[in-house]
Amino acid sequence: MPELPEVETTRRGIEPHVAGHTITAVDIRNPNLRWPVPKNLAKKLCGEVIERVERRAKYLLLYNRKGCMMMHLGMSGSLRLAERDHELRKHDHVVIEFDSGKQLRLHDPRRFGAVLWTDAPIEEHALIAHLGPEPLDDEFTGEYLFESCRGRKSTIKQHVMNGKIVVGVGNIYASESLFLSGIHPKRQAGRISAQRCDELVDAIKKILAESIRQGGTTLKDFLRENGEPGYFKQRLSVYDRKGEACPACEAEIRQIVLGQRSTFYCPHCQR
DNA sequence: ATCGCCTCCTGCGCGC
DNA sequence: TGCGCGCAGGAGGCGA
Repeated sequence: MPELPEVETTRRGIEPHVAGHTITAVDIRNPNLRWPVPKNLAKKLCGEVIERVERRAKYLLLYNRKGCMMMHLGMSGSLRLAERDHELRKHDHVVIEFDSGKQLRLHDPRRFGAVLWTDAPIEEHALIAHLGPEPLDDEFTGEYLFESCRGRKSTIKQHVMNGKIVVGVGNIYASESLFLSGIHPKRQAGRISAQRCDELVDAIKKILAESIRQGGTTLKDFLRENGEPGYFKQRLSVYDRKGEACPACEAEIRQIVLGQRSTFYCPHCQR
């Protein structure tokens, strides 16, 4: 159930094993992901070198000279590197084999993930074209967030989770960033001051960067490409901590639902 | 344009 | 122990 830090951790993990290597085989074991895995994927990939592995939002982008394979991990997806003769697991839906003998395996029990192919410039792809800025890029500023909030009726939490505003801030890090910046998750986006937008943007950048440093958050089943968990879970202040004491003031952390998503906050620290 | 709700799917933990 | 229920890290698509 990866958010940006988990996807970036995966990107960094697979890149050295994938970039510069030639794909020798593609096995689509189950094409029924969020969208059907394209039937011609093997034709586009086999015999070609993956030149680089990039990330835009939560999409992993594997480029060869003909175009780009886009992968999304959805809620339950993960990529694992394994030796060719290593036994496949249930829910290993797409297996990509390299000349090194290593396989890149997309494991995704809920199948909300995706594997797609595009020949066109990636920024023109329908799933990418209308996305907001990367949260860790310099163009994501407090001023930008403040402007994006003008006139918005939705809650600030749903606003920062909206990919058209800013990408990569998922359910865990939205709660955590709002805690760190002292903003109540239910506050209307349009009613937040410019200064507090600055603080929220700082918090988002800080939390995401620190989580990437820790290899992401393993809540229950996210594992990185080498099978290791991420270590940011122990750094979470409020997420999944209903009833526990706030690390800042000892008040009891509350859980509410916003936009069908669980939301955690401290009723004393967040206004 | 914006917002809120539904949906896709499997697995797990909980209460009875 | 078994069963039914609710919930889970995403996000496109729909109708209002």
